[in-house]
Amino acid sequence: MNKSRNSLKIEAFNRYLQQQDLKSTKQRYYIADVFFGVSSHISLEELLSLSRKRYPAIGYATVYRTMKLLTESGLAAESRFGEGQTRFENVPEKGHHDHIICIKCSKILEFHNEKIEELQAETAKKFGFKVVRHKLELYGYCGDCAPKSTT
Amino acid sequence: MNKSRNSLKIEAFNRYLQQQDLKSTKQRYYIADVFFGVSSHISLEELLSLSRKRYPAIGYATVYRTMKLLTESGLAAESRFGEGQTRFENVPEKGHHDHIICIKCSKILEFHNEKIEELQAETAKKFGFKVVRHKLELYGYCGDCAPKSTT
DNA sequence: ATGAAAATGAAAGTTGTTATCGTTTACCTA
DNA sequence: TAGGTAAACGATAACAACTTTCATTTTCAT
Repeated sequence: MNKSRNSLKIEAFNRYLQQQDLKSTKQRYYIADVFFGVSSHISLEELLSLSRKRYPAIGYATVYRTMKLLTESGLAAESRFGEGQTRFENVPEKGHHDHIICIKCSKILEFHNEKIEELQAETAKKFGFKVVRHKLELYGYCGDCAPKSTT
Repeated sequence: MNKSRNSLKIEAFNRYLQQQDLKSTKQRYYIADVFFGVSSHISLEELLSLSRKRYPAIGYATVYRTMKLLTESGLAAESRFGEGQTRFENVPEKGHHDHIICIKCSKILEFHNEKIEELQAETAKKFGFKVVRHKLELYGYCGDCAPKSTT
């Protein structure tokens, strides 16, 4: 019962491909399946190497293009923390969330705070802005990495 | 009375250079002066071309290195909105602020909301995190660019 | 003024992303 | 089920932004 966990998302992806008159290929299937199977925030390189375990001939460009499709379909979301490469995460059905990142061990947690969202919208309104999306990232030390976890 | 506006920051920069046993050069002076003189969110390319108006021989690498120093000294801050290049902004004496960006015309406004900051710290605490910095960016449409500013 | 250490500018090297191109594959139609 | 065509593939070239290298120039404490 390993496959069934992602099957709903895979189906959604296939539906998207059909809608857009795109083709279902083995590569797309394996990449999507790998992606849906990992917990979070994976880079293209990582995705490529995991996908190749299932289908060795996959090329970087295909992973790149497939992730673009997944992002367009709304099933994946890009995130760029600090520097380096773009990472991708599953878009949770539950809705939007923000990130809290440990600057020591790079642990990434997700959270959602409705009150903050409200204040954001409110603040934007003051400037005559209509917010369509936002990015909130908290950087700091997690419990394990705190500089002084004094008694 | 044009120069005096930046002189405090220039002095702070020179102080930083001394502290670090680094040298004061014409290039560093002109780049810093140009940077402190612009309102906000300038890219390296822009900074290079402005600096060259005052000192034509300046090279890209020097601007790059000088901005790195200014960032390390705490007088400048990097910001990466959406894609493309890193931009730099003056670090305001008033303290931290966040950004609200128009996705149509790229206008960038700054704001600060104490309540949001508090909620962030509070949220982080729940996860055992100690926040040292954060990034909050609101993307949307400004008053001028709103899709439908209906009556 | 002098010389050691640091800074500079030009250009090469990196890194991560995107486009190109000839070959292969999916999938509609008969 | 075979055939044709548009789409997708993989390899690799091209790009863009950033960073480093290196020979030469400059700063600054004698």
